[in-house]
Amino acid sequence: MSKQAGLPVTRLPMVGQDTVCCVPMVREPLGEADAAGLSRMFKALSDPVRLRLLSLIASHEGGEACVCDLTGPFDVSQPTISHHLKVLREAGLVGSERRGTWVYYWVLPEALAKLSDLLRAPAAPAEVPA
Amino acid sequence: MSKQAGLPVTRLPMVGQDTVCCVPMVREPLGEADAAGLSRMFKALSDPVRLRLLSLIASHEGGEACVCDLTGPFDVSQPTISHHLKVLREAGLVGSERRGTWVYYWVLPEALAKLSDLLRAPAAPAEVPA
DNA sequence: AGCGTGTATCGACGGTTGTCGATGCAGGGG
DNA sequence: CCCCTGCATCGACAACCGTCGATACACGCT
Repeated sequence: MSKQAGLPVTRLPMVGQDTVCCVPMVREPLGEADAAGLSRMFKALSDPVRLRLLSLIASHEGGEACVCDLTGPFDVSQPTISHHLKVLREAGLVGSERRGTWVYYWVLPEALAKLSDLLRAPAAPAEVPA
Repeated sequence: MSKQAGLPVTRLPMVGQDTVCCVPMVREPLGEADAAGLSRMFKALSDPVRLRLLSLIASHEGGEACVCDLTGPFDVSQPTISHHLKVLREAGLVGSERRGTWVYYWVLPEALAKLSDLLRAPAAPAEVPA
């Protein structure tokens, strides 16, 4: 327990937000450092509750939602929701801010776009090796 | 165990390959079932070794690579590589086939495209709530 | 100041995951 | 036929993760 100053709020260290940008991973091999950073973001997406949380936040009116809007639709406890939100925040996928009594979360579109571009595939299997 | 018939080869059960297709998760909330299936795919991407494996396979000449090409670049043992390839295969991200002595792996572009589309964000933060 | 509500943190517990060495199986070559 | 190589599986172990109840903290209100 080292940090307890209310809330880290908004900008966090993020992971590898600037290590790799838009090069699809299907074109050239990922470096170890890039893979480490990216895997942390994908790990944040590897839980069904977090996936639904993210989608719920993003599709919420105004592009943001307070925690009170997010605890309802799930069967898990409020501390668990809070934990998942923290994971999403530390992965650089969402931002957060306290406004009065409530804490609001929103999606960071750059992060999603980065992952989306990375996974972008030639779609058409027009390779046909030999 | 239960299955040991050489190799499952090529088509596996996959996860939720057909549950959701192209709707970005930022537009409407994900259902529980969709989230469960998708989280399994993201979980397969949540390890740096698997991420590099996938990228190595995809960017390999001809779009495929044999395991012998994949064990070299990593510090982990061959059984571990084999384990990671199995995870990728069961997540529906890669296909595999035995050809003589060697086993080849290739990326399934539809799977990557599906995830890429899902993560596709409006990019422009033109929301500005209230 | 005191209280009530909203949210984060703590500590614990069980299940899952990544890793290894040892072993098993498949196929090609002497 | 036997061995050698390539790859998968097994069993074990430590580390990590999701979850909970209890508790602490931050604010607004009265």
